[in-house]
Amino acid sequence: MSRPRPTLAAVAARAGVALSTASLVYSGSERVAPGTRERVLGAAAELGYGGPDPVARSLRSRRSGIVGAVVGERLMYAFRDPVAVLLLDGITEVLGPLGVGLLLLPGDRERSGPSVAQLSRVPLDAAVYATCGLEDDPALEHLRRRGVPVVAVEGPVADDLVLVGIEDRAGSAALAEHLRDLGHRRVAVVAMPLRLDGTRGPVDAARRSLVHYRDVRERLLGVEQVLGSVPAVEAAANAVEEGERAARALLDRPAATRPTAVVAQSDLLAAGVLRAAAALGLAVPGDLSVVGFDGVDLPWLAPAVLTTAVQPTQEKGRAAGRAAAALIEGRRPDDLVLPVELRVGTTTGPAPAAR
Amino acid sequence: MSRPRPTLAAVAARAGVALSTASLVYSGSERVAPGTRERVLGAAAELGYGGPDPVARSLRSRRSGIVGAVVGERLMYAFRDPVAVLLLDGITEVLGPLGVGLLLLPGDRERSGPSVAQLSRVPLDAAVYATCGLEDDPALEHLRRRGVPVVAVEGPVADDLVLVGIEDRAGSAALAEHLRDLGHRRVAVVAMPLRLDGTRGPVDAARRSLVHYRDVRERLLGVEQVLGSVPAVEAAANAVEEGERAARALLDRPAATRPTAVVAQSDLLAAGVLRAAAALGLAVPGDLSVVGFDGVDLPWLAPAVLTTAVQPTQEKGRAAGRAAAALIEGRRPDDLVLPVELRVGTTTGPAPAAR
DNA sequence: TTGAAAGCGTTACCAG
DNA sequence: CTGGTAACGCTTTCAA
Repeated sequence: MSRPRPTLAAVAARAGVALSTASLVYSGSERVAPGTRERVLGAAAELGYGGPDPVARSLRSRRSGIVGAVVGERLMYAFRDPVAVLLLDGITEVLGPLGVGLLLLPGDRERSGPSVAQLSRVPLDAAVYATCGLEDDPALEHLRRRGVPVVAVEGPVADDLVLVGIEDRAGSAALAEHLRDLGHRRVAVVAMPLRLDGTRGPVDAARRSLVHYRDVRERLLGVEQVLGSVPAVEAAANAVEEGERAARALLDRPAATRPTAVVAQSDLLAAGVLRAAAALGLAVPGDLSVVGFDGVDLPWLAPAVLTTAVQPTQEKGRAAGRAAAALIEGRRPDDLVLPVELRVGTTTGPAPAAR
Repeated sequence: MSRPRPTLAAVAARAGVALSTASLVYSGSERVAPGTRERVLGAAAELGYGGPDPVARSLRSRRSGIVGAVVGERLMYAFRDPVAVLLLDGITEVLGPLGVGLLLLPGDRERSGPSVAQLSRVPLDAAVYATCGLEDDPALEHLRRRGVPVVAVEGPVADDLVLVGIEDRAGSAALAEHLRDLGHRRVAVVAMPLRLDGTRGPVDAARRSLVHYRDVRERLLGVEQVLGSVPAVEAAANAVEEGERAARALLDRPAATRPTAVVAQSDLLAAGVLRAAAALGLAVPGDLSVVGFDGVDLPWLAPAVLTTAVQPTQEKGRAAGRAAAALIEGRRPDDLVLPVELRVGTTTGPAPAAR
């Protein structure tokens, strides 16, 4: 429908300068006479030239200006989690001004990550595992072979991966201590998915050995470090409904055996626990204390203020962005673990028996 | 830190075949002897070759396999809107299996869209204006010059744009009729931002002439078509808090002058209106009826069910994805307007005076 | 079925 | 400051 776009060569010809000179104009070089520059730009305008072709530029400069974000789930699930959104926001905040774009690499129902076929067609300077476990991921193997450096948010420690994480264990331990100090002895955990296979229900040792995510594992360990072994129920997704479902399984029993406190591994799950409590007629924190993790803004919980461990999610994203930028420049940044902070809200109180 | 990646030429040399033959192997051609294929693949494995370089491939094939998603705001704001997320989900659902990736092109605080500098470095086969007005957008001009075809979701009708939209006007009219039939005469509108400049407050004629978004304009017209001119308050963002804020301005007055119904232009804003009503002690629908638009899933509104116009958001995304795919192949798909459906919930009832 | 050669549009280098 | 020329890594005719 349209004839071929003009090339830089055409512009140079029209301006009566060499191709290399015209290129200099677009690379913003100082060493080109103002008159020449104007002539080139004028010719470009006349021809409707839109600037150098990014693909050709990438081929020469060995840099595509694109970082992949491996998301693991379909967007409609992954982005329901404010943590994921804030994380990507932080990444783009850093990468955008550097002229680096973020390419979404979502999984689908079957796969917790992008297909290799999809990955292999895309020019990546680096990849960030944003909301996706990466143990035995075929996509990771492919990236390695391609020589694409990888930033793993909440990922495992590995030689060829840059880790950006938070103090999951310490944060969870602080929450557990808070509950212990309030006199809670029957505490249960509502866990985020250990891996993306749709499993929900009580977590036994076998299931636990399959855990794919650093944050899930560490948050569990943090609680156990303080309270010893506690029963845990896994949610099939990090979502309010799933938290509610898991909490019902935990709470729908006589007061004598019911937990007096629930540690949800995320604020989203905690919101579900609060809904379950309300549905079962349990007062919070009178009958039940609830804590979350993340410190995300859930305005519709008001007037309740969730007791939680606040993580610097956006800063984590920025750090991941900076790490990716460093890798692109050939540097190898250090692993980074950011602190979390205990925030005591209105959803925790003394254990019922202790009142 | 690492020696240069092996190229296809190196693989071919090692396998003792010509470069072009090796290329054939990777393009999945049938016309290569099984033995030869194995030899090439073997050599590739030995060399740790990860497949053809996508950039070089793109240069030859004149196709990058990347579609840009123009988002307009920072992700943390844009993705708070479930409509935006579902839209992108629908797009990736179609594009992913086609081997086409989605690149995020968010704006920042200052700009309602990506900078031209950013845009010009990225290889795009097409762009989708997902959640972003595009009247007098410099980025759009740049895309035109580059010859990048554009799909405009809820965008204006234009010759060089493919429009994918919904029946905004008819949907709003249906909602207005519903309210009119319930006896409401004092109706007010809480509008989504007319453009992204942080403005909030009453909408006058001057402000209204600045409207950037097709859906905002059409939804306003739909209401007026049924009820005539109605007062409208603009929210600074499509978010719950903003809806609440706008509603307070509208509702915090004596019952005699207070609207008996509020038409929010989105479910998110409607949720805010419901919160404001609760805060002001107004019963819904006893004292006030509230309608939204979109039909998004806001589980925390339960047990209330919002009266709203349900749009096929994900299908709209899929349609946008299909349109982009068609444009990449050089076809020019028709504009598409999808239907919306009135859903009567529990937030609307007879006007107080009419009871 | 395989091989040779011609680009794709640009940048980087080296002369002048 | 400007001009020539050689890559960048691959796909795609066209012959053999």
